[in-house]
Amino acid sequence: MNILESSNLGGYKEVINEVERQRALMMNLHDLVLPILDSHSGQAKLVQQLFEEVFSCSSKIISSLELGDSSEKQAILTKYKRKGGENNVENHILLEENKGRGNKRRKNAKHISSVVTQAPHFDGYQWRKYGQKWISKAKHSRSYYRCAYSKEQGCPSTKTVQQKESDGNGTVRLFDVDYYDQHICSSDGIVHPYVVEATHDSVPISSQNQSSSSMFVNTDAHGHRVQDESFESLFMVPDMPGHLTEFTDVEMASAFEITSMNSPLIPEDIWA
DNA sequence: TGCATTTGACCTTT
DNA sequence: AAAGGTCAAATGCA
Repeated sequence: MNILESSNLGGYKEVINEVERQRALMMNLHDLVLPILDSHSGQAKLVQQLFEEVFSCSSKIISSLELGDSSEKQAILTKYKRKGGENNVENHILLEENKGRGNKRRKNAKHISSVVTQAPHFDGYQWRKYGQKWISKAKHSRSYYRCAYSKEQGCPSTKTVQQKESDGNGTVRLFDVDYYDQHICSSDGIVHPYVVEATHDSVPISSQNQSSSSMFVNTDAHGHRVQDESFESLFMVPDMPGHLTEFTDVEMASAFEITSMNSPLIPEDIWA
């Protein structure tokens, strides 16, 4: 049965979640594939263009579904209320949304998606860290982030990032990223693009809503192209406001660290 | 000096 | 009571 045609309350939500998960997986794939290619080759440009189109498509799908989702849910809520609904529909929705998830409490926060990634910070949004906790029995601490526009625009979106325990081969560091509550901040409020060009071996995506023409172009405040060997410059636009940067240099290095590129400057226990 | 991050304390939920 | 989430004072940095 077509999920969009069903009256199932979770229908739109599931589709949105899946599309968002798809986006996150595409980001991972992007980060893995691009470094392999010669950044100046036509092949790399073609791959880059394909990624841009995929992201553009998923953005449109999410936008459409979010509109449909909110209006649909509102209509169903109204319908239940008119019926007198002794059952609390909103609670029912919340219960449905929390079903099948092992998370402990999250005050009124709706779990959106979970992602396992090497690049927990390049998800297209700007975040501000507001806490860090050691979780019992976990090897690594969990960091808590909220949308950088939570204050300005009241965006409720938050996420948690926790490094996964090593699978034993030690080649790649993976992070569990959980997202809560949809962003309501407008893209106009986000300074784009916080995306940089791959100078040689990595091309991270960090902006979800950027226009295709601006993707992966790294320029300075005067529009000049910038190429810098330093790690920070590889992943941060030079004039990026400090309050919108998310990870420290060490965390960034850790997130992208691959065994063959290990730097002795990065302490092993930074996440421990 | 202002802003972001860190971190211990407090709050909420199970 | 324990565990996880959030707050807010302290700290660090530009």
